[in-house]
Amino acid sequence: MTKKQLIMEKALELFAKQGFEATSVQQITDHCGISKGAFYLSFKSKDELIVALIDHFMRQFTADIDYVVNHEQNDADLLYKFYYTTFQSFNKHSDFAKILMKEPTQSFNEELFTKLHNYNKSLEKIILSMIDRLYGEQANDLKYDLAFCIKGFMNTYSELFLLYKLPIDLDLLARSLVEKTDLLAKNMTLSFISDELIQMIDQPLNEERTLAQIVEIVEKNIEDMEDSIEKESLILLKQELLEPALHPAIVKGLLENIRQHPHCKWVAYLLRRHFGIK
Amino acid sequence: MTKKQLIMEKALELFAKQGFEATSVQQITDHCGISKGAFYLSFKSKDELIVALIDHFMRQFTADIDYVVNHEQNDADLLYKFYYTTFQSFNKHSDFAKILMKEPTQSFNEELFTKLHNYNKSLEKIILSMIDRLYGEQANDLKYDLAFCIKGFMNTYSELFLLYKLPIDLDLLARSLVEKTDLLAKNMTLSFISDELIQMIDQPLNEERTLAQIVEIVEKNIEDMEDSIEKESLILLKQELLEPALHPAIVKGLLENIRQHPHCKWVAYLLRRHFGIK
DNA sequence: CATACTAATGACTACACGGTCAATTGTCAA
DNA sequence: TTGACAATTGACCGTGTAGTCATTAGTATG
Repeated sequence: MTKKQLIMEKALELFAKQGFEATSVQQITDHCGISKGAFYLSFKSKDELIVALIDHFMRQFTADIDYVVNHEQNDADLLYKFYYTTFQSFNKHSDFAKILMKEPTQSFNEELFTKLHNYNKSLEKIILSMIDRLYGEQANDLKYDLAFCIKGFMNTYSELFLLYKLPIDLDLLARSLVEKTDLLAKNMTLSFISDELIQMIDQPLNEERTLAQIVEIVEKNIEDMEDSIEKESLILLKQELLEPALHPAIVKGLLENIRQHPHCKWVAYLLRRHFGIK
Repeated sequence: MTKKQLIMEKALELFAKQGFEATSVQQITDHCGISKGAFYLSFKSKDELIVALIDHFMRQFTADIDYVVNHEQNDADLLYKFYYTTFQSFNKHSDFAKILMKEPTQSFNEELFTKLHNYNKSLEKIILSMIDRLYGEQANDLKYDLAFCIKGFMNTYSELFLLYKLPIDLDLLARSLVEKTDLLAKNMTLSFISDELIQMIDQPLNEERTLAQIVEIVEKNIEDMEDSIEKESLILLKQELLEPALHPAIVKGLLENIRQHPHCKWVAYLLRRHFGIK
C-alpha cells in the first residue's frame, strides 16, 4: 500500500467520526503512525486530501452503478440490481457514505461543490436512463420526479445503517424499494419537476470532457499502477484513444480487463462512455 | 429586539452559509456590529448559541406541524396541509432548514445529537399519527415505511429550493407529494421497517443495557425458539455472556448463525454491540 | 567504506480560535 | 455636576491549527 493510500484510509475513518473541519492533520498523521512532514510529501494540503477522497470513492461508486445498470439484460431485475448494488456499496464504504450524506456541502469551496454536483448529475443521468428504459414514454413527464423519489429513498433508507449501524437485510430492502418505485412509475399523474426546473439547476455547471482531458486522466492512472494485465490494457486503450484502430470487440475486452481493478473503475466508466460501449 | 435575538438572527445567516464550525464568534459579532465581550453577555458560549437556535426553530416547526395535523378536520385535506405547511415553513426559515439538512449531526456533542434525535422522533410521531388516522389498519405493517418515504420526499424535494434557491409552486408540490404518498399507502405490500428495527434505532440513545438485562432478553428469546442450530448458538452465546471463554472468531461465528433468524435480529444486534463485534 | 541521493522527521512559524476581564463608556438618580 | 452602577469594549491569554524546512535516517551505488 502506498503512503497516499494509507493516509486516505486512515483519514477517512477520522473524517467519518468527526467531519472534515474537526479533524486535524496532526490527528491524521498520528493515526497513520507517520510524521506531519510525511503527510505533506503525499498531499499538498488538507484540501487536496479531501478532494482525493471524494474523487476516489465517487468514481468507484458511479462506475459500479453504471456498470450494473448497463449490463443487466433483464428489465425485471434492473431496479432490484440497482438498489441492491447501491446499498451494498454504501454499506461497504460506509465511512465515506456517512461523510457524503452529512457534510455541509455548501460550506465547501467552489471547486468541491461543483465536483459533488457533477457526480450527483452523473448519478441522476444513470437513474434517468434506467427510468427511460423501464418505463419509457409512459413516464416521460414524470421521469424527473421519479428520479427524485429514487434519490429520496436512497437517502432516507441509507440513514438506517449509516447513522445507527443496524444489520440490514439488503435483499428485502431492495425488493421493497423496487415495489415502491414501480408503484409510483405506473400510477403517478402529477409532475412537479419539469425540464425547465432541471435546466435552471444545471445552468451554471455544464461540462463535457474533451478527448484531451480523458487522455490525461488515463495517463495519470497508468502512472499509479503496478505492472499487470490491467496496466497493459490501459496502455492499449490510451493508444486507441489517440488513434482508433482496434475492433470494438477488442476494445470491449480491454475494458472488461480493467473493470474490476479498484483504481480503474472511474477510467473504465469514462472510456465506456467515450467509445460508446455498454 | 433584544441583543439575544439580534445575535441569533445574524449568526443564523452566517451558519447557513458556512456551517457551525467554520463560523467564528468574531465573525458573528462583526456582523452584529457589537464587540466580542457583548456576545458573552448574552450567551455563555458558542455552543449555547447553537443550542438556542436549534431549540427556537425546532420548537416552532414541530408546533406548527403538530397544530396543522391536529386541527385539520377534513381527512381529504390532511396530507396536503401537512406538506404545504412543512415546505412553507422550510421556505420561511430556509437558513435554518439548510443547517438542519446538511450539518453533520454525528460530529456534534452528545447533548445536541440527542436533542436533534428527539425532535426527529417528535416529527416521526406526528407523521405516524397522521398515517394512522388516514390509513389505519390498512397500512399498519407499512406505517414506518410510509413515514420514511414521507421524510424522504421532504428531504429530497426541499433541496430544490434550499440548495438552488428556485421559485417553487408550493401548491403543486404539495399535491404531487400527496398523490405519491397516497399511492404508496394504498398499494404497498412489502414492509421493510419493522417495530423491531425502530426499537433498535431508539436503543443506543437510552442507557446502555446491563449484562443482566441482556442475559434476560437472551433467555426469553431462547424460550420462544424451537430446537435448532440457532437455538444452540444462542445458548452458547448466553454462557459466553456469563463466563467469557470462547475465541472471538467462535463468538462471531455463533452470531452469524443467528443473524438471519427472524426472531433473533434484535438479540443478535444487542450481542454484537456487547461483544464489540461488527 | 564512502558517496549521493531520497524519505522522513518534528520543532518551528504565523495565525485564528474561543473565551476572559480590567478598563472604558453610558445612564440616571441625587 | 457628581457619583454609583450597569453596559460594553477590545487587548489579551492559552490553545490548537495548517503548513514549512533545516536536519537526520535510511538506502542504493560505485
